[in-house]
Amino acid sequence: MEYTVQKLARLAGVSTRTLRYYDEIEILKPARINSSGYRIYGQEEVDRLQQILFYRELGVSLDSIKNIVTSPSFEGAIALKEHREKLLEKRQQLDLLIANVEKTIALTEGRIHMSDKEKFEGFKKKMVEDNEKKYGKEIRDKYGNDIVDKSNAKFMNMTQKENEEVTNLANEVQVTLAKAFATGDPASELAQKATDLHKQWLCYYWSEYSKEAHAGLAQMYVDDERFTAHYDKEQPGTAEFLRDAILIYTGMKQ
Amino acid sequence: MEYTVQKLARLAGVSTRTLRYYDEIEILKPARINSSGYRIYGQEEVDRLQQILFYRELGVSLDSIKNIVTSPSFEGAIALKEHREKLLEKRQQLDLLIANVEKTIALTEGRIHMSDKEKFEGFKKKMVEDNEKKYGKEIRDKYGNDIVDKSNAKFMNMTQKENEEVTNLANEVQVTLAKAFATGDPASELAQKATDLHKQWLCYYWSEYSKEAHAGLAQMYVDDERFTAHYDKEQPGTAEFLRDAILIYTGMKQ
DNA sequence: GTTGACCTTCACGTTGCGTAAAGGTGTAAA
DNA sequence: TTTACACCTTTACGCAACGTGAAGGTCAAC
Repeated sequence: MEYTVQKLARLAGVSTRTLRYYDEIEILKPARINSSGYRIYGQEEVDRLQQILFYRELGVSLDSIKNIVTSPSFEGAIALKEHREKLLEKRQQLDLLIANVEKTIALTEGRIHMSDKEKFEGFKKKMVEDNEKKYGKEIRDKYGNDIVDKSNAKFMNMTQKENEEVTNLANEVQVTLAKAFATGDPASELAQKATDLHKQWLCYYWSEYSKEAHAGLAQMYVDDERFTAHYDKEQPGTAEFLRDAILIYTGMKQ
Repeated sequence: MEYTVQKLARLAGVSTRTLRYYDEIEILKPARINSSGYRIYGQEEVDRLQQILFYRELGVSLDSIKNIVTSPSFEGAIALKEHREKLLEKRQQLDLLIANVEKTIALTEGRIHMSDKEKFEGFKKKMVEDNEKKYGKEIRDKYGNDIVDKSNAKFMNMTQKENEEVTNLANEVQVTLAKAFATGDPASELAQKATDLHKQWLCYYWSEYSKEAHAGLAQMYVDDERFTAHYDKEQPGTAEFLRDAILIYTGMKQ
């Protein structure tokens, strides 16, 4: 049985372009060229194409396939094992990516609600969520679901006026914190004042304030690069400074 | 603070080419061009680049990033969710690929040992392995580990003479099977003779023959495309025909 | 004035084809 | 016999996200 490009292409389920390309890169040459310059493939080429497509499905590059199908089988095995390693690495990276994307979606989701409500800064809602995750159960156990839901509802339904107030307060925190940072001492009076303002600001979002939650948030400022970036925008190190100040403020650090 | 390409590139850990490319595709234009035609970036561009790199790390395409960083945040959220879907799909595919690659490695590994032993056809060892997997425990329970290990060892250490014998037998199977296939009846005398030859051939590899294992192998000939391809090479349908013949031979089908 | 480190704009290479464009071939119907 | 139509050929640009020169201008220091 002999095949022209299109016939072989249909048989194998690939495009004619693909076959010409495989000819070009010398991975699958036709058995012969007829008098009109047509490519003619035979049984051997069919088998070889099947092999090629098999490895292609495994995600092996054509260059590697070339080695596999032209070399003794043990070279093919080595190539395949290398390929497996690559795939496993790829999967690890992918898992990491997915985790990060999901984290970011949570964050962005918050940002949307906020832009509906006249653009708070983007990371606030995540704070509530994280707080809920970390201390939610404890607080719910202590005070019941009602009060906690009301607190979250409060956040979602802030009035315009409250929004202005909270924005001003946030600015005050920033300014005071910047000044305090210049002192270099998170235990300084200024730093503790900044921390107190931060607590007030927080209380706009949290119906229940707890030192533990406050301290937990502080640690998150340092752990999560997106929060860190926000606080370190003007002065690198500010996020860490704020954390230390909060730890002192909450008595978590002497 | 103002930056030239290289300064910004160093700050952000990317190449200058990347920055020029981002300029070209209008995803990050410099704040201004100085009198010598140099690109000058400002704080705003630094922030934007940070954002771009953040999404890039998530594996988002530059085209999508363009939408994300230039559109209101909710569009970014949609893009991110789509991206997450893509990633999840990718992971599924990847898992499938890995499984297949591993299957093939097992197969190829067999082929290596064989080419060391004067080239058996590649799929035989996999048979032993699969048989071991499916019936190994049963056989080991029945006859003890010793005899089974010896059986496998036998396969790995076939003599040259045995190899010739088995190759001839394999040819006989093929020829007889082809003739039998022409009759169209897997219960025909010829088909049953082919099956008997197949059993003899098998016994070169299996120290213990069982009807169940034989029938299991027959099903695998149909289920695994690589085996199917081997038997269907000359006449499509042969693998299935052989399976039916074996099922009848082993009494698994009346 | 001359290094040397910087900057600029082309422009080709990478992977695996898709998609024309421009033209020759083979066969069956009008 | 012409004509239509399906097939074949080569050539070549396009895709993503840059890497890697090449050829040439700029800037500060020695």
